[in-house]
Amino acid sequence: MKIATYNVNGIRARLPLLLRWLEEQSPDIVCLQELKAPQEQFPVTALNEAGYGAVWHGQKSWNGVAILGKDCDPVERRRALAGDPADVQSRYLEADVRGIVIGCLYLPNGNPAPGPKFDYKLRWLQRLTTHARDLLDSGLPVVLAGDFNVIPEELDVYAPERWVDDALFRPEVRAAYRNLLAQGWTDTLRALHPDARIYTFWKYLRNAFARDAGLRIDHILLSPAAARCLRSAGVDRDVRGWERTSDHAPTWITLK
DNA sequence: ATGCCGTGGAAACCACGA
Repeated sequence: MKIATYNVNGIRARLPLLLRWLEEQSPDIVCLQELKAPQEQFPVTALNEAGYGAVWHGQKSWNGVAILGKDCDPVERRRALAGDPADVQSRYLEADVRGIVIGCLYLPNGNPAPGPKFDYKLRWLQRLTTHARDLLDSGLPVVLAGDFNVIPEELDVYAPERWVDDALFRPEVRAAYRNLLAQGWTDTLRALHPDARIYTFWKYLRNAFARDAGLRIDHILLSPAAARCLRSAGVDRDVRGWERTSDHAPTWITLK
């Protein structure tokens, strides 16, 4: 069972590349972020023809998350986090897929920090942590996957000193991420590769990918019931080098 | 490290990303 997360940075612009990647890697479950498309413009027909069922939560211009299942239809459980009825940004989607609870998330960027966007990010992290506690208490196998917009440690960024004031690396954000993990979640890539520099994002600017000036901000977390089945984890780094690519690369795990 | 690239939407530029 291969489970992946991929911030596509615009699913309409990225569709040919997404279909190529699905064909090559054949992941069983995929979490997508940054659809940047309204609900009715999600390319469900093309994905169905590629063999994937889908649930999605679109939004005009920004955000947007989706969950794909190979040869199956994910069953939606929730499409927002509790705790702020006024929050209209489509950043969380949860579904049952092949006996696993899949939480697909696109955490707010939070820049500039400090400021209202940073405050929204911290509140969103708190709402996620509250919901994650409920998921753990269910005892079900759960995957929390997506673009967390959190650089957990210095090892996860090419030049830590340049990011100390950035909303992705600020102490409050890293502490909130550690606090989430402390509930009992496994950061899969780091668990299996404790000392490796493995990035999931490279800016489009200044030839960042060629210089390997990257960040690790896309994460796949497992509840204890799911972590027992963890076998491997990696990043499809080559996809970042394709023509008309996203600034993120697909990140994945395999479960037995 | 300053938005240099990329996407979307509105309007021939701007918001936003990380």
